[in-house]
Amino acid sequence: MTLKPARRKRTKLSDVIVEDVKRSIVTEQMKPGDRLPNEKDLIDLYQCSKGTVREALKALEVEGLVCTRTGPGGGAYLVEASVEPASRALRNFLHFRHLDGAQVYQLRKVIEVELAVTAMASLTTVQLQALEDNIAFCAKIPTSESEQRDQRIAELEFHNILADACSNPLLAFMGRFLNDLLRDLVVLKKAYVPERHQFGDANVAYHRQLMEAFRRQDAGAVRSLMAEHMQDAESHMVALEGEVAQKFLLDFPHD
Amino acid sequence: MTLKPARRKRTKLSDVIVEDVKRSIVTEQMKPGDRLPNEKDLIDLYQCSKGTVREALKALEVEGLVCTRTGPGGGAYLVEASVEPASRALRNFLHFRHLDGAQVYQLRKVIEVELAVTAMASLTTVQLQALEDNIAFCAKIPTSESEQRDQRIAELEFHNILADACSNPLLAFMGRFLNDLLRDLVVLKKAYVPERHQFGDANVAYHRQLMEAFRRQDAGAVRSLMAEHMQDAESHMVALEGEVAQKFLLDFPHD
DNA sequence: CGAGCCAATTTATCTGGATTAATTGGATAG
DNA sequence: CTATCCAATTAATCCAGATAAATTGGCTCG
Repeated sequence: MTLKPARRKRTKLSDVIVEDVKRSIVTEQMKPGDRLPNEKDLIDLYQCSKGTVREALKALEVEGLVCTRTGPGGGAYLVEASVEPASRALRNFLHFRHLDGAQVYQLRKVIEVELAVTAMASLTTVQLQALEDNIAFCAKIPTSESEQRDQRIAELEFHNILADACSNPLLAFMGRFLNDLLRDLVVLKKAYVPERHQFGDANVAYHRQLMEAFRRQDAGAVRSLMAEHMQDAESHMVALEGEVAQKFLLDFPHD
Repeated sequence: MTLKPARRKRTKLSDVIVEDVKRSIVTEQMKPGDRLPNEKDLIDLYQCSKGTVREALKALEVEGLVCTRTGPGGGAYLVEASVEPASRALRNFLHFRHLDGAQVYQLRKVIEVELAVTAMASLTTVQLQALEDNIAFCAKIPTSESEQRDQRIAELEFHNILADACSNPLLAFMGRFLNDLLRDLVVLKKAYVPERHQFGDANVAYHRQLMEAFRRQDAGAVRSLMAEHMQDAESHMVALEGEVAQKFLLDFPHD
């Protein structure tokens, strides 16, 4: 048998552009907010065609490194480092399409505890205020069913604020990812039953207690409160899923 | 100020193709291993140009849903669901470029424990054998320094096998992701010091004890063994990073 | 001066074809 | 019969330009 001729993979021109931009980011030659050269200039720079530059910018956009706008003064700008695009990309991952609440909570129960304790150490007054505001919004007497629903979803935002405050980017990413995943489960899979809105009161109560523990810098209290909060939330989630499943069975009894 | 005219985003043709393929996956009209129509047929089907089909297939490839091969009989094939592409994409995420061992282990310490306990419940004899083989390879007396290094890296494979055995895809993904991340730290950042290879012996010892606990289906033992194993591994990792940093300081004293 | 229209700028998407590369099966030479 | 080469198939990459859409700033008209 003849040896395979060591496939020399042609390096894509668009990848060269992507790598150059990334290098300029890690070497801090460019900072968030800086504008990249526009299409025409990049074409001149790399001596390539429009499509090639476009492919490079598209790749950078998908990775959440730049955002582009049309119009005069538009173009591609470096965006702040953020964990959001990674979370978005992962949530679209088809392999996760059959996850249920129990599976998400198996992770969330351990992640959120770590997260809360870590975030506590570096919470700024701005972040503490954001947490207070979130609680105020969620605790308000709702004036409509849609607001009620918004409040339920906003409860997750409390945990997102903590994630953003966390000094460990990996933990921050995991926290946000799980929150977003849960939000998808609630919103898209209709795991929301207005009659069970009172569950929200329990969540808000936990959030209030956590706030106090944060202000006291009481890691032990944060740990046990969050653990209890998650345990509670899991029970509600699983119960809701059961009701929703039941409802579907009633809706479509003849499969 | 005039209201913005509710930007109607033109639907991309390539996205339509991508969505169609994804739909055919979730509705199980196509299964892993099935071959997609080739470029020309897709062009005829969607009445579009080469570039458009190409963009769609590229997107599907990046998401790890299809793989393509050239040549007769080649083309785009649906691949088995796997968490690998997601892990690969995430590892390239620039936001994680400054992670250190301690940050990875903060998560790993809790994830691996959950993972091991969950995987234990569904370990097949094939997987148990794979674990045994892995231990045998790692415990062998190395005949060269490169083999020594390979053994050190193979120790992570023990944990990857557990991840693949785990019934919770989210947990499986996290486990593999952290293992791969750690492997990057060891391989790319050269956090490997041959003189410290004896750390591997401790790892193998833990793996052996875990095997016994798996066979006994002793969840309590698995939990405490894995917790101890991770705690130990973290100490070694942090120590190694210190030595490597020291080495770099000596190599490049005049910055 | 102000509201609204228009033109310039710039990206977004698609096109259709050119060239290159990888793979495979069959043809051919020894 | 075997090893080697060649031709057909198919994707990979790139190109150059056409058309559409979004944004902004200036211009016009009342």
